[in-house]
Amino acid sequence: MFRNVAASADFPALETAVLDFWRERKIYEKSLQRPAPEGSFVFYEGPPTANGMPHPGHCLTRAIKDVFPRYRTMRGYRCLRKAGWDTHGLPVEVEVCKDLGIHSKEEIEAYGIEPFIKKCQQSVWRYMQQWERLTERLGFWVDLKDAYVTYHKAYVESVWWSLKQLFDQGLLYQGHKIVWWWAQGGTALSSGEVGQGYRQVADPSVYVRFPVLADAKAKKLGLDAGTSLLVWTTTPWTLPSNQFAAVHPELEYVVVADEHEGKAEKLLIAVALREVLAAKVGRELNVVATLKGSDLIGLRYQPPFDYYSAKLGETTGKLADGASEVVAWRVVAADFVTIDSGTGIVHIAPAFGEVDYDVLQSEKARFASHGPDLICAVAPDGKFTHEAPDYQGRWVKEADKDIARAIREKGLLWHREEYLHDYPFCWRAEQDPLIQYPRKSWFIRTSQFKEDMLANNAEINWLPEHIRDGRFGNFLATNVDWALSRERYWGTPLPIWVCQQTGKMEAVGSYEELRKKPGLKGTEVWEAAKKAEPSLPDDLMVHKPYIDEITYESPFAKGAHMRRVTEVIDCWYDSGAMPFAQWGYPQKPGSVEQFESQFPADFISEAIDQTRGWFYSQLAISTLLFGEKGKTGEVVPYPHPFKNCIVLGLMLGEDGQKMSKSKRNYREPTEIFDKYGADALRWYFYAGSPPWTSTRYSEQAIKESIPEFLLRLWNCYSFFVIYAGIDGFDPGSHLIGKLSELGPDELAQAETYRPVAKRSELDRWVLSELHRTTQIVTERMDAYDNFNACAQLIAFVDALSNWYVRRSRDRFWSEDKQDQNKLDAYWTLYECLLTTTKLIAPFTPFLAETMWQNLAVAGCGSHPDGTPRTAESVHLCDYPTADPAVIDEHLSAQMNLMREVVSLGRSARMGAKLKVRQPLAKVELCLAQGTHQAWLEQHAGLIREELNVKKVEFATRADEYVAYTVLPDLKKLGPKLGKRLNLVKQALGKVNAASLLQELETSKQATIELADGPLVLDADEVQVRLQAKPGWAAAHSGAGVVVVSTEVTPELVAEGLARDFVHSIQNIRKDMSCRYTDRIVIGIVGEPGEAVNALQQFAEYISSETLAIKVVFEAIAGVTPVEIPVGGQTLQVYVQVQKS
RNA sequence: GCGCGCGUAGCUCAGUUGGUUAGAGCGCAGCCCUGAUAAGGCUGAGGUCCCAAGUUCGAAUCUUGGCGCGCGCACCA
Repeated sequence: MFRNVAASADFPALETAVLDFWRERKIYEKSLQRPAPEGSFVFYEGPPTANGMPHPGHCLTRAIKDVFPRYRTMRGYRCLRKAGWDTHGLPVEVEVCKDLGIHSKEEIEAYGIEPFIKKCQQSVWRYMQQWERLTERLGFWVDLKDAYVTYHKAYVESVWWSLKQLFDQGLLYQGHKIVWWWAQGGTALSSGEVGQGYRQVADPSVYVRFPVLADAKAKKLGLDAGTSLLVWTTTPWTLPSNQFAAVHPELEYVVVADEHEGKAEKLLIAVALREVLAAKVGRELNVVATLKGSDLIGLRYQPPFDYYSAKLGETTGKLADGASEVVAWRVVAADFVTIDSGTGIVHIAPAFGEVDYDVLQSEKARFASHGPDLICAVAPDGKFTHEAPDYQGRWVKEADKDIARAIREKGLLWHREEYLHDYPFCWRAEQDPLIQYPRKSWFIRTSQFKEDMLANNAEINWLPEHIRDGRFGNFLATNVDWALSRERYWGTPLPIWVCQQTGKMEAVGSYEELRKKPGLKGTEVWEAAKKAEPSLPDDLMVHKPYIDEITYESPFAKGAHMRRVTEVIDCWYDSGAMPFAQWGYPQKPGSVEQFESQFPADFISEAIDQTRGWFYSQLAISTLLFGEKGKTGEVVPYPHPFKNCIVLGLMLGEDGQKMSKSKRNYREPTEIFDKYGADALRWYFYAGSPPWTSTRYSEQAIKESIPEFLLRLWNCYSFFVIYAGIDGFDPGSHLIGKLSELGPDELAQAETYRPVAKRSELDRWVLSELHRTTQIVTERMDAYDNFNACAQLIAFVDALSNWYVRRSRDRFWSEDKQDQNKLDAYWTLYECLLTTTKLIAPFTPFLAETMWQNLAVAGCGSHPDGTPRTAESVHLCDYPTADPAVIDEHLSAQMNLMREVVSLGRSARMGAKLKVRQPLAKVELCLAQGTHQAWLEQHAGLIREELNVKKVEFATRADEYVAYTVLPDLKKLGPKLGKRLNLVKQALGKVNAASLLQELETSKQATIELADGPLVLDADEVQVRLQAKPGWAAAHSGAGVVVVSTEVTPELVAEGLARDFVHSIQNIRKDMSCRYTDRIVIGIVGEPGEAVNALQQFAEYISSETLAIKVVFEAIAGVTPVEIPVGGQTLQVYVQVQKS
């Protein structure tokens, strides 16, 4: 027997009970052990970092990650769900620094790397509990106990293995990179961190003369000795390190004459900026000569400081074509030069700008030998070196003023002003400006694999599709080599050891490999630490500082030692290596098999911010490492490492702004769970909008997902259980055979279960809808389209609740408990609920489980040993499959038409202000299409009931109140007629529609006269629109016109009064808190007249509607009467409850 | 500056071979039901589909150009 169902569902309470049930019965574990005839469905968990609190955006990600594995599992796939945690990186170090109250690398080193690393390792798990609790509470099934962790030894070694592959193939190299550098902290900052620290500041901005050298080139251009290039900079401190001046080859430049203080000089600037510059100094700058940017290339100049040029000014190198060229201080071409600001000539200090550095690189490339070297007068601490002796030891930003003064003294300062611009500061030490600075860095040669990555990307099924050629494709197309190394502490150590003598290097692929090296030293540092503190996690042995201590004999030079480079790697590499590193591939026993069976992933999902993050790191690593050929040579066809990827939109806070803790513009997930439940939140995510649209998080919308879907389904379920209890409908006692998932085949064992074809039309209809829903939901879910799957489920539950259950109520209420018609209704509704429970299981797993536990487990009882006769959890069931034989599109269309006609009828009544309680004589239907008229005629009873009318009539020729319009079927005629379509529209507007219709009906064709000749129209090339003529109580839609008769006879009025009275009695019953089985006696006292007559006439009707044993027309002793207005009269009404 | 996305009812959002009257939920107004009942249902009002031009017989939908918002990248010499 079913358990009683609480009238009002407390979803959060039900959910916690389900969680206990899942935990105790190990339902998730069992779901993984189900037979998997369809094979594996591979899912990769993009590792979140447990170093921050989870917020609603993470709930969306985790909800989407959950629904597809659950769905596929029910569809017969085995889907392992290994959790993972991203644990390395600067954010962790920052957290620890905050706790320690320190900032810089110096301070970290003073504190000690060893204790610092230990603190990092502990800090990683700061919010782990909240993450695990959230994950479980949301119902995200994932193997938390078997999670991969990026700092674990096996993981690190797997990353090492992959880096060794790259190194051995020459894909890992050392180079320079211009980074945003926090000089005081001695650290490069990631772009995200830099982005956080922009502030508007005023910097000194100087216009500096670079005097042109009067050589042959200058002469050829007609430039006098007194001519200068005019350059502009907002960072005067970079001038001592100047190496080139850049012009745009396509721009036009001019030599202008500038006369002031009695002197005349000539300046070279871009023509477009002449007036702007003239305005700055308030002088005329007259054009003396015009030159093209490309003409200027090679022109030499005197840099403002001679720290380098004094020695190297005349140094030349050999070009690839055999000619020779001075290494620096000449004009070069660069496309990035603009005329937005400045002078059109750009001062190039390759050490302090990325584009500047690129200029140097391309200059270097021109030389066969002895090209320009990088000039850099600044040390990593941001202070000038001895190479700029005037400023040695001074912080660059502070030296700006003195440098400007020096330039003025040298007579090179043309103009000086303050320049307001955004400049990045360190986000942790706000007073520290960042500088661009060259650092040695390790790179992965990804750009060499651009085409491969694009080819791989082309095969990925991105949802939404535009990611492939849009954001992600564009990103790949502009690929630059991956700057892998970080000069930090808490990260995967770069496994490269350098010969201290020769500088030659080799990569090490595992700790074991390292241990086998000859002359190994330094392992004792770890061993001692472990001995001193036995609880130290072994994972730390592969981390700084222990790993740095390990040296071995160099294979490159006798007696020399190999020592590790100091860097750790970008933690994005860690997560991108996850497809193989999660298994500890290839060192860990069993990992080879695991990796091979779980590669590539069928499905991953993260938010769009992972485009350049995890999506890229995975694709890049996989493409470089495995290409299209596997390691063993067999082909790993693209795409890999993932085939389908749902890219989630960003979730915004309630105010439409980015979610932020400080703004408090969102409700904490835990609050949502406690108030509305996880299913409500999940449903809101799945059904609210397609996952890739960025949406506002809305508590209101989460709340609304309850009545819209969850509660509506709950009401159907509760209705069923209530009446099954009353009628003793007990499937368990009818189903004597073997049971498991209670599909139609199992239900059919019951004697009272009739084949669908034998049941009533309403039953057949709802089962048809059920199977159609099943079909659409599986089709949509196979295509990773949860949104439209949910839309279909909403539509079905609406139909079930508002049409099937409502239209079937009298069958459930009928007295005869063994009435086959009634039993059909029970079996039908039972099947609908069981199937729906399975259909919703991946989406709202808690509600599904609650319903299953009652409908199936409790409903069918247990074996003698106490185990349930049915599957013990809905999540151990197969997903329903649609039976095409049950789907009846025709019936579906008919029922839709019926519902529409009824809706029109109600609309018509409303227009005439005739409430539904007042019976009316008749409605007339005039349908636009005759297809289903016969069927509707058969179901006139239902229409009568719904609309409370006595008679339904079908009018075929109703010119009296229907206006006909014949419209062309644009879809059919458009392509055929083109421009003539307008003529058809005109002609049809003028023609007599009724007679045209007549003609079409009889001969299936009609000829109309167009302005340019006759046209023959087929009957199916036009559509008829019906419109109610004014003056009638009518409503119309595409289906046709419904007219209600407004004439109310005395009998109809009397019946209406009786119904009004019933309505009042029902309210009294409710006020008296009657149970719905309570019987009553009604006493009516009133002046004789219309009202009393009506009630006497309909006494029997009143009794049956109000569960009255009898209706008497006298007072009932001991009962306080209630006054009820009926018609124009007030009656004294006595209601007495007969306790049963 | 470049790229990507978005712009539809008061609010949150749907809307694909371009097709006749653009939808849903909430909110609002009116009503119904009272044997699912601290629920449920019906009906209605509410729209320059951001603007402009173009393609087309026909544009919310396709193209181009604006405007606004979001995100990413670059730049800020």
